[in-house]
Amino acid sequence: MAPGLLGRTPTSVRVGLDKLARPTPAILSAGIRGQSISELRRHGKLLMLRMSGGSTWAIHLGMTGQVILAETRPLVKHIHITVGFADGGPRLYYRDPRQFGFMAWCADQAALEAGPLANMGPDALGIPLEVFLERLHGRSGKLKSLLLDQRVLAGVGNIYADESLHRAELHPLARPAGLSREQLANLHRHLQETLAEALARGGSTISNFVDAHGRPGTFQHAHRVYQRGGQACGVCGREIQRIVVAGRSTHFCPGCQGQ
DNA sequence: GAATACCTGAGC
DNA sequence: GCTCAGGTATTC
Repeated sequence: MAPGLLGRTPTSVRVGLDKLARPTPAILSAGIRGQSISELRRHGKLLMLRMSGGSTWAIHLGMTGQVILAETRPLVKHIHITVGFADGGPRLYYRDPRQFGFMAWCADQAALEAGPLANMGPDALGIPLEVFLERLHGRSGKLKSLLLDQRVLAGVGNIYADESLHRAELHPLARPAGLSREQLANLHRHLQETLAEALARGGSTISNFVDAHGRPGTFQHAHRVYQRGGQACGVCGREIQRIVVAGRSTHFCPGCQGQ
């Protein structure tokens, strides 16, 4: 997104679905208009566009959110927010069929930290081993739940939680207290490798996902367990199981991951 | 910490 | 017409 947005100044904001704009469509619109985008950042699943006036335009894609930069309105359903720019160039179209994402305007760092970033743990990508261990230390929850909890660490969703647990040969229901430092360090290493590989391959396209250029990812071909319940594990041949943990589908191999 | 709600589309 | 998909807030 950065090449298409840096240095540009929003001049018009049209919100078609009020609940996606925070705190309100009027405040979002007034906040970002007239400021140029000076920097793009990411923390966990939150995108942050730093504006020249010091405020932040935060974007969370939820599950099916998509930012489209185009000269004309794409011929697709579910475009809920349109942003036009001073240069008259490509407009930003925010599309989100399931409406789980949002855009927020935060006046300053304090508002950002009290709002979209509130309670968010350190970013999962590149988190130092010692910080990772410290975040899990003393937690009583199941590994799967902890990996999904953005307060523990930010950026891991259902796919990468399952995939990294399989690579680390750890059962999703295992708890940190029952594991050695070595096992947790192994999880840290495999989480890093899984996220890095997925990024290198443009992410995982199960149904909707495309990147900022509209291109699908290819990491879904490397998935070992995610949505492979009933199939044979490619490593040991045992049948991959599907259970529900923290209200989410959880896939694991009883051979590689124990029990 | 578990259950539920939000939301639409794909698949059956 | 039903089930499942999931990021997050809320509720108990």
